Amino acid sequence: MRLSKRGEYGLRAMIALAEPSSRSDSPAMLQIKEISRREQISSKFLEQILLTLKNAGMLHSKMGVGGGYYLARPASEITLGQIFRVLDGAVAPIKCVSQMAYESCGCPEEETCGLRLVMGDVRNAIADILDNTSLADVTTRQGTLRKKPGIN
Amino acid sequence: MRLSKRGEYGLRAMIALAEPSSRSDSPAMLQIKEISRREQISSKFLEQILLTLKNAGMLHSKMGVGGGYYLARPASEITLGQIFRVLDGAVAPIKCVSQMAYESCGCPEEETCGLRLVMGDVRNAIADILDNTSLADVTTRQGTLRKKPGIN
DNA sequence: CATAAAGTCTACTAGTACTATAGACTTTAT
DNA sequence: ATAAAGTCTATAGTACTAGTAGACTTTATG
Repeated sequence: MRLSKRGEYGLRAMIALAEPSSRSDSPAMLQIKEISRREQISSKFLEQILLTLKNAGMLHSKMGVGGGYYLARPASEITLGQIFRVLDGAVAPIKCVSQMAYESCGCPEEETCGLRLVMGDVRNAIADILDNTSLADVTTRQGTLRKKPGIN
Repeated sequence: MRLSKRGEYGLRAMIALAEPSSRSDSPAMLQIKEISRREQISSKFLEQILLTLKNAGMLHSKMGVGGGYYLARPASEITLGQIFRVLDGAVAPIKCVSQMAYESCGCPEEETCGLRLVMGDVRNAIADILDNTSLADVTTRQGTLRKKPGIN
């Protein structure tokens, strides 16, 4: 049940890119070096991560002098779940309850398998949080993250 | 965010041991071979897992002819969370929100770190399910697993 | 147009964790 | 005495993680 460093760094970088820029204009553009310095991440490792995120369509980039990365969509439309899945794969703890990478666990009756039912609940609980938290949610107010009332 | 095979097999084995025995008397005793056959698990691998669980105080065993493993406590008093932690370690996706293996993530302000807050919610959501689901909950009724109303 | 600043892309590597497998040993019932 | 069971430790192959390295492309600008 863990978030890999790749996933952690990717999420941190995306959050940094979602932070409202010091100057007025919205889609902040940051360079790899700037992010790696701020977040204390190996810039070569971060480079790979940002490239992956770019190829997944979540980031745009500008090459050359004065270049950098910026979000492909508004921060309110990018969820942590999307980012997580690109970098760390399925949210589900076990394949047989995965929405994006289902695979049978080989147990005789999947429908009534107790372990599967519980792990399905775990998957849903995680996905509920990650898919309902956008980058904007993270940056604007760190306390009222959850949208659904009652799940705090 | 995944359950290792070790964790999966351990949970399956504990659930099998929690199943009300065909004959009347309660604490079912099963042999490694029997469980490994039923659940299609390498018996040598399962052996290690059960031993770990035994050394953690969750199982008792009887050596020699007619021996086997049985639950150390009633199925209603053993939670999936306890089993998971023995076999797979902390529930938290990231160290800085772990209750059992806390470690600073090194970010300047942990208290207001957005990522940390979200991951804390994830940790709590997972722990809520795993710590409130006992082996008895899994075996008696596979549908109404959750105790807390509203979190389904 | 030369240069430097930026991203792009691919390959490689050390370490660690996962998933077992092997085999010698101990205990116990019969 | 024997066979059925658990105990314990070591080892090994594989995959994944977390980086490192270096050559390449694009772009602004002096």
